[in-house]
Amino acid sequence: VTTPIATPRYSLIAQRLIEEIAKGTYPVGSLLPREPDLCDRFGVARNTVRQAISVLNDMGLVSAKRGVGTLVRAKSATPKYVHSTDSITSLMAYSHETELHVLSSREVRARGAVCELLRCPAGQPWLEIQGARFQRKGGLPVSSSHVYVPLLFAGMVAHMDGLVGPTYALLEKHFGQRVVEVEQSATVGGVPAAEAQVLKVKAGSPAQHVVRHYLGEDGGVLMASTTVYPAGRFTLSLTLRLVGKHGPGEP
Amino acid sequence: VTTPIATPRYSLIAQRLIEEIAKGTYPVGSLLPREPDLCDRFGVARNTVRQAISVLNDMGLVSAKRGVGTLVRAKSATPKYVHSTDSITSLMAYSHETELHVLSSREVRARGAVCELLRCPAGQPWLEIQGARFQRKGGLPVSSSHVYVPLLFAGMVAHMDGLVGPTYALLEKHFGQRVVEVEQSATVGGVPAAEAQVLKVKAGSPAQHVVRHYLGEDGGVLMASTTVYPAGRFTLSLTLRLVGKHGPGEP
DNA sequence: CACTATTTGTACGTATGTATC
DNA sequence: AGATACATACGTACAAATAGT
Repeated sequence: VTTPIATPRYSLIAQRLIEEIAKGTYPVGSLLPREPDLCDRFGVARNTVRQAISVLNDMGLVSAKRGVGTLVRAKSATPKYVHSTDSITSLMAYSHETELHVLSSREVRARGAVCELLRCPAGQPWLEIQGARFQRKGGLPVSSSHVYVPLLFAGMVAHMDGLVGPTYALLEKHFGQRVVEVEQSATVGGVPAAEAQVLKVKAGSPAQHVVRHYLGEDGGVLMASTTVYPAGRFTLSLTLRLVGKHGPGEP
Repeated sequence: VTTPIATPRYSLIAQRLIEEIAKGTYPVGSLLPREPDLCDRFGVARNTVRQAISVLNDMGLVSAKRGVGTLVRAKSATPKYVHSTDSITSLMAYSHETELHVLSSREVRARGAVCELLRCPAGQPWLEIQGARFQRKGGLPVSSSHVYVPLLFAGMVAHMDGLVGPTYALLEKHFGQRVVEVEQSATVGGVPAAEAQVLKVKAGSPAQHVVRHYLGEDGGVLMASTTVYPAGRFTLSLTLRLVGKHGPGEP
């Protein structure tokens, strides 16, 4: 016996509240009516009202605080695009297929451009590691990088040579440092003379210059790197997906 | 009655279930015990068990289906990195600060490379729009693009000239087409002769080549574009943030 | 500072609806 | 048709955080 589709009451209430927030009935920064009041208004149990509010909460429209009330935080749901893979690895195409070779490492004191890169005061000591990534042993290198880590993590070097996979993972594995944010910016430029030999291209030939910052919980720079990818050996690819109702999917 | 414990019971239960799923007690693809059974096991009301399961559901570990059970979908929470801004605009630095000038548009039938770009069978008709983006009127162009849209959306052209902001937004605004996914890939190459004049650089000088696909709900290509950014006029930047506990934030 | 009122959070218990097998 | 299992909804009670008296 089929009954006409009935949308749940909490869903209807949620919808209604969303509209009213959008309309400005409950402006951003104000409080929603108390839960018991909403119960009275909609003629439902408190549980149901709470379920509705939970929907708004998940959308980021409101946030409730015990003893205070339910604060309206946004006028409408801001769509978010999500990087669909489960790690930052795929930021760099092939990064999981390439092997890192450490060429050299040395202690440096930040100054000038390095200072700016590492976002630290001049004179601070860091470990600079130069390396190259190869797709196959003996093949042409895909990239040449300079990686900077605080001296505290100098032990990383021991695990870096021959590494397959992203460098930042070592921070978590060996030092328990969680990378919470990654900033990446890419520009086009010529291959610097210093890298030309390693990459086996002519100095000045076109290349992708990528700078990455790996930030920790407190926003501090856990690691930074500058990488040069000669033309033709690398594609910077990315897929973003709009998050909405996450479909149940098919088992 | 309730005991004065620091962490809520549903949270403890959730934690426990997460561990057991990770440990393999409940393998991926199997069903969690029935809710009443979990109630018995943990000695709590069904409501509480449901709250715990809801936590796992939000993490994407399980998905419940009425009449069936609660399916285990993943062994552990896969960390997701989220593009922190609310629109794809910021994929292209400055894109909201630049103005689009339409240079020409014409109907084309896909073949060869275009066919591959648009992921359609040969012979299918599309509208090809050539344009350039300027940061300020009279200044040097930042980029030169070829945008492809299905003939159905040919009306877009009318709204494109002088457009400030992302092109894909027009699809939603005028045709109700929601862009659900964006793929972007960037490589380094020389400026094609055809674009050199528009961009006012020498043909063959280094440039960023960016290909973008804008996909709809059904995965179909709603729009595609190829863009050339001469060196020095553009930075491809991106910030990804690990999503975890979504902090309440300060009002 | 202690106390109290307010407001959301947690938890219990029960009943009924609805999709699936 | 019937059993199963999750979904929705009602009602109650107490805990905990907050803000003010």
